[in-house]
This record gives sequence, structure tokens and C-alpha cells, in this order.
Amino acid sequence: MLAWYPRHHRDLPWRHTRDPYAIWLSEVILQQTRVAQGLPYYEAFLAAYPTVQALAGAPEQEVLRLWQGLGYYSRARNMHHTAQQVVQEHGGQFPTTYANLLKLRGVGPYTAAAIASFAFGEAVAVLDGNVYRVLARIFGLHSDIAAPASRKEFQALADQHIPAAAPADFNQAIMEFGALQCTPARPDCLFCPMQHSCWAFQHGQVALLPVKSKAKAARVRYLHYLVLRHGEAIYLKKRGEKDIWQGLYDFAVVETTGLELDAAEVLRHVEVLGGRLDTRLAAEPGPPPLLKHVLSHQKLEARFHTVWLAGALPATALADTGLRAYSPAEIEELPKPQLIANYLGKN
DNA sequence: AAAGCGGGGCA
DNA sequence: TGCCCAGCTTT
Repeated sequence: MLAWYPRHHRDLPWRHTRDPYAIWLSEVILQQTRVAQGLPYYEAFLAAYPTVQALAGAPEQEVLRLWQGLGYYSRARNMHHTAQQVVQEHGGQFPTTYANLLKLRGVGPYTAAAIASFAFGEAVAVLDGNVYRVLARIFGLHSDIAAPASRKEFQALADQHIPAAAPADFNQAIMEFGALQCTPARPDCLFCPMQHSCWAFQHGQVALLPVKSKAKAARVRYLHYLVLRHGEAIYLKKRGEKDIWQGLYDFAVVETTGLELDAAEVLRHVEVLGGRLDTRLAAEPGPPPLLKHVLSHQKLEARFHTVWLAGALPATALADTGLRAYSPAEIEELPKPQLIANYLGKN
């Protein structure tokens, strides 16, 4: 794989730097994210915040807006927190060892090992999905990679093989090999340099490895958004803790156990907020638009009920709900879930 | 140890 | 349309 890597690897921007800030940024973005999807975000973040000081000084809302569409938004909030910690408690210098990197919020075993090896040359093996797959196939390990208990076994194997003289090359090579050659589906075994020493290939079990138990089915949620409009303005609110999309903005929402919420019910919820309807504006014809949105753990079915108001909502309602009227230009600057951005884009 | 947390690519 | 991908924090 060390010989394979220089001939086959992709030319990616974070492979041209040893700046721990840039490497950290790229690794946080690439957690749970494909290179093709993360690449434009990496360029945008580095352009907007060239240094850890710049990121630390940015408002959280701006960071989340830049992160919009990438998902798992706690990554952005943790990254922002860690930037401030590095500036305030470490004089703007990242920790230089695996053990100390691991203490940073949002930096787990994978990211700490990546930064420690790529930026500081420490001989600690990374363990990501690619590495699990490559090791399982080459060594014929049948442990369930979804089970936390399997980690020790794979980490021990990776640590056993990482060369002290070239830890960064080894880590880059094994991950790139998994991403390009030893892929999850239809791996290129025919032209694989590891063929002769791959347990799975020799035993005809490539398609059976790695063993991975399936996640339980996502639960279904039914959301009825009240798109409250007054003139040019639309009312939105910031989402709170203990639910999806923390820190992002969406509309007032009524969650139901089924898909239906008739027009009278919608109006009743508007009345509770003290909203006065603008009867001069006719209701939209037909049922309100339905958008489906799938997360890894939830399936959302969202109806968008447009309601035209005759005046602003009373201050008490705003205080109770966190709603606020925003102009189209302001809405553009707010960080929003992809579902909301999709709706606004179509309407 | 299990649950919660996004979004996109591919067959 | 349905299935697959996957690191960190919190419970």
C-alpha cells in the first residue's frame, strides 16, 4: 500500500500542508463526509477563516451558515468552541500530541490520530471506516465493526503494522486504499496489489467482509410548518437543544402523530399565537406542499402551511416561541436545515 | 453499550 | 426509491 499510494492517490489540498489548523479543519469536515462533498466546504472555511484566530473570532451563527448543508451540525459548534479554546488557553497553538489533541471538543480517537500523525509525525494509527474495511478483509477479521467492543481488536492490528519511520504515509495510504481500491461495493480485486496476501480474496469472502450489524429503522415524524408571512417578512425561530438541527433556524412547527392537520386546526394554532389573518389574501389552492426529508435516524414528512397575517405577531407570542420576523435578505444569512433551504428555494 | 446526530451517492 | 456510508458526544 505504501508503494501503491504515490501512484494512485488523489491530489487533495489538505495533503499539501502541515499546518495543524488546516489539517484539523479538513479532518472535522471529513468526519462522516465524502471528499467530494467536503472539498468545497474546506475551501470556503479556509478562505473565510485563514487562521484559528479568525475562526475563534467569528460569530457562531456565521460558522453554522458556512456549514449549512454539511449535516451533523454539532461538528461546527464543537469546532468553533475548540478554536476559541486553542486561542485562549493554548496561545493559538494546537496541542502536538495524540493524548492532548484528544482532550479537544469534537476531536475523538480518529481525528486526534490524524492530526498527530499528519502534522506532528506521531506513530499512532488512524481507524476510520476505510481502515476497518481494509483490515477486516486482509486479515479475515469477522468481528462486527459496528460494535464498540471491536475497536480494540482493529486498533491493535493497525498499531502493530504502522511503521515508526512513516506513520503519516501509512495512515494516508491505508485510508486512500480503502476509498479507491478496497471499496465497500465492487472492490477492484482484479487489479489489487494486495491480492496475494488478502485473506478475504483468497477465501472468496470479499463481499462478506467487513461484518457490520444493521442500524435500527429510522422513526417517522410528521411536521406541520406554519410559514407565517406579513408583507415581505417571514417568521422564523432558532432551534433549541435536545432535538435535530440545534442552532439552526426554521418556522413555527406543530408536530403530529399522523400526516393530517386540517385548515381549521392550522388557523387555531395561529390564533393561539395572537395572529390576525389577512383575509384579503386567498388561501393557496389544493393541499399545502409536502416535502420528505431523510436523516440517518429519522424520516421527516413536512407540510408547509402558508399563512398571511394582517399585522405583526404580538410581543408575547414572540417571547413565548422565539419567533422573529426576518426579511428575505436576513433569511438568506441565517443557517437553515437543508429541508428549509429546499422549501425556500422552491417557493 | 446504545442512542442521537445530516446529507448525499449509487444501483 | 431504497440501501449504504460513518466519528463524536451524550445517555
